[in-house]
Amino acid sequence: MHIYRTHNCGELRGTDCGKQVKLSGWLHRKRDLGGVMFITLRDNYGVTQLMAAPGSQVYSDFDKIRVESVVTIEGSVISRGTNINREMPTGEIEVEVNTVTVQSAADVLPFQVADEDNAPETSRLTYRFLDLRREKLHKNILLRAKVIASIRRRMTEMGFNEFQTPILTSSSPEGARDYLVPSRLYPGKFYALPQAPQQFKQLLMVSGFDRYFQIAPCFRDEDARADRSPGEFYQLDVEMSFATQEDVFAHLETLFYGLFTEFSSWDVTRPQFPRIPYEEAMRKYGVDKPDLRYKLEIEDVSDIFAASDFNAFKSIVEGGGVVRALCVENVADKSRKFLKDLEDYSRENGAKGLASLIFAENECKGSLAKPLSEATKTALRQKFNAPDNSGIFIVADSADKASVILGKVRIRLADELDLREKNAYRFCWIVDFPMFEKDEETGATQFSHNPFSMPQGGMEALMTKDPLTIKAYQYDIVCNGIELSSGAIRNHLPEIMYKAFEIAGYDNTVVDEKFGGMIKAFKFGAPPHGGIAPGVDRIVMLLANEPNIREVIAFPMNQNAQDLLMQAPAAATEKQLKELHLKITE
RNA sequence: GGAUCGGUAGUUCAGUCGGUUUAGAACGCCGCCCUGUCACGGCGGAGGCCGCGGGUUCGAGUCCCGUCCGAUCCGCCA
Repeated sequence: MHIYRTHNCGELRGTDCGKQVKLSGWLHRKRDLGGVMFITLRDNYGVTQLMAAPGSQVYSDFDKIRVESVVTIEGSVISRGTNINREMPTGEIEVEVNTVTVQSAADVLPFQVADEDNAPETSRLTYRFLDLRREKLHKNILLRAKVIASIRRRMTEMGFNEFQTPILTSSSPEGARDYLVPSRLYPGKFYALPQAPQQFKQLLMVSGFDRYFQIAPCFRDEDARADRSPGEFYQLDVEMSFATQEDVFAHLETLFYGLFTEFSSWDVTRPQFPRIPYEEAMRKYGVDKPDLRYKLEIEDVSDIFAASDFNAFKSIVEGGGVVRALCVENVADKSRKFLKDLEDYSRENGAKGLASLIFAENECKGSLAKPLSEATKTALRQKFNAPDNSGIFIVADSADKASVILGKVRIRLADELDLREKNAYRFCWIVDFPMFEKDEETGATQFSHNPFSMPQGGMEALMTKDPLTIKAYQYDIVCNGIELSSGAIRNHLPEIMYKAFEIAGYDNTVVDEKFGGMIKAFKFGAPPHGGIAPGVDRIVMLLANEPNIREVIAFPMNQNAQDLLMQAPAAATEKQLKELHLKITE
């Protein structure tokens, strides 16, 4: 007999009755009834009930063993008779224990493992190995493993090859703050951890590998959010040669539809996913990552107010501003506080105010009920085809601000009124991002996304058009209001690259310096190529239906980028510092 | 860097308008009882610098100021 186990803890069934078995695992719970004791034993595979018979040696043995200790037991499988537990896969049987051996005793726990109570996050991170034993987190991490295995299989089946790229590399010129690693051999010089393997994957395309993917670690020294782990995260990094934007979309839609239907019973957007131009997304939803589980689209009502005698808004339209609005149902019975909170929220987000018009059954309420003429109210109501008890919320401002503010109101209304479609993953592509934008402070033209994207219209567009009107082959994929990734068809032509940088205010030497490796490669025959890099952590978050990214990462850092279990970051020794030619100041 | 919310037993929380003796409950821990439990049940016990520092007050867990810690958001994230 194996020294630890003949079966795992999720395995035994009624048909195993009579067998002598050995099990190993964690002591999950004890139920001591005085004469007889029931113990549940847990491992990765499940839970099995053990029974210590009245007056037996093992009864007093178990009495002394604390929960979460690791034990090996030997005993015989017996039927539970009339006491079958239908909730447990192993519920038909129990193991009558003959001997129990403690492999490792557990101290008193800082929080309960068997109870999924909400232990404080700090303790959960400090004792992450205990938290990972708990059912929910354990399942999430196993889900992550399965999702990644499925991604690898699906990508390989679609003809992609998996590559590894360097972790110690050079600092990338734009984007997030880098993590630097001091060089021992070269005093004063540093490696940087990659923010993404962007240039390497493009170089692999130039090397003729045609289709690349990698579950790639990415390192960015930026502050955390609920859906953004500080320090490091994983991307499904993808790149394709001789591919158009539509080719990238088709492959990713196949992947995402397959992946999400494999791991969830929720309804998933069928390919093709909707494609929404950036400008339209900003106008209709006020964000570039719309949650399509609810409609609530923002409409422009400038013309209605231009034709009205309501001077406050009329003058804004005449001054070049806009009036925009959204219409939401079933708000007539909401309290005054509801409206006030919504207006305060708008002001916090930069609005001068949030006007409202509410169509209760017999009367019109809201801040615009009195000042507006009947004709204007009717026009607004017709615009939205607004039913009884619905309300229209209105912002008058510049075109940029009005929709953005209403976009926030839109999300808040969805939260408060529970408007989101249940059990659904709603995907879309956001396309046609602008190539350049104006810096709010300096007025200078700068890249709005990344400098690697191909401008739509190519060189001709760069030479002839107003840079601020040029769009890029740059796209995002969004699911349920979460941005999973940006991607682009890349600029593989050095002369267009130089020109694009010139427009953004950099001369050729800057390009040669910053992107030396890549620009050199592009001068020796580069295929047109493009790709994308969806966040693996966020994909698992969506599939596990978790609101926080730490729930799908085995060993996450806290919000302040500390690893409470491993005590990182930590001080370096004098010897280490000396070897690295570093001196700590202050 | 900024904003909001929070910090009371190992853990989750309650603690009223600032005033009733010794700051409570549940889970956990320790002890006793209990022969069919499924989060077993019952009885008893230990466990608290009410995050820390200052202030207001006859009196502060409660109010004020500062500070530290945590979560969430803004900035930041090519």
